Amino acid sequence: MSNPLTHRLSRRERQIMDAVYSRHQASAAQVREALPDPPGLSSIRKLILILEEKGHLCHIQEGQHFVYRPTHPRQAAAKSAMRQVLTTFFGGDLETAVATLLSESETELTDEEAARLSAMIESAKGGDAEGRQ
Amino acid sequence: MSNPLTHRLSRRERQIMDAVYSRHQASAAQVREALPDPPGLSSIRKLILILEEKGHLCHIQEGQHFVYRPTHPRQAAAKSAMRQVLTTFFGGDLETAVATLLSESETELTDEEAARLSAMIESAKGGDAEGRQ
DNA sequence: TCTAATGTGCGAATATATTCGCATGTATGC
DNA sequence: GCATACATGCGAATATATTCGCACATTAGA
Repeated sequence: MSNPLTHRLSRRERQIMDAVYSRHQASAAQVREALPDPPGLSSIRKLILILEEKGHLCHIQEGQHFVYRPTHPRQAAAKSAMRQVLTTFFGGDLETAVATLLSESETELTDEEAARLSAMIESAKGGDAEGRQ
Repeated sequence: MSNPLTHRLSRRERQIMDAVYSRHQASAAQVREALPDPPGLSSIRKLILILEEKGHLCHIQEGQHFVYRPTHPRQAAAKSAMRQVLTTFFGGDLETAVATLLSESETELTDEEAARLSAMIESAKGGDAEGRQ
């Protein structure tokens, strides 16, 4: 809805962007490995080229081959993606969203992480404790 | 990656599914209102029909028109979407993901919500991460 | 230098998605 | 009963995405 970057992408383009974001950066071959029902390398490169033209990816030469990176910073994209999920699937309900996130985790929290999260929750707490649900 | 349901959808199909999930259910006209650069109603219905054929949507008659609902329960889809974001953009890093989620919220937390979240974090620590939902 | 190996660029075929127009059905009011 | 308003269903045109094959550049080693 609100994320023009993601919402204009086609199926394959989105898969490629996900693969690159997931690895921070990736070569064409690495992208291919990450894709379901991967097409030939030519096809991957073509899509990558299109994504570069559209401004979603850029490349740097690394040794003999190119390595591709997202143009849009990972952190910003993460925020967008999170907001999108929060809106679409949780109707903005932060509590349920966090609960789901916690239940989805495969790793457990360390004491330090838990403490930092609790601090964050404290500061996210509004001033008025009344009149709102 | 891991979510075959979402990952096979085309751009418009995904937009429509998002719109329906966001509203829990929707008529063709409501879907249209929710779409960016909305095409005609005929087009919307065609896409919806395809999504029904693919098994992603079903409809019930409500008064004079159809209302469409996701076949896959919203809660399960929410989990999938969350897992997807966690993996792709946070590399499974739960703390950063939760922090981002908290920072994305437009509303502040009530004392009660904060208390419940803290409790969830406590139980996600070391033990199993059983939220509610 | 020559050859093989590896990588990118791009045109063009093919598949898929997207759009619309029109046929059809049903309820409502005259 | 009949016309109007509004809904769905579907065929077919169009646009877009996806794929591949082949040309070309560069590097490494014989």
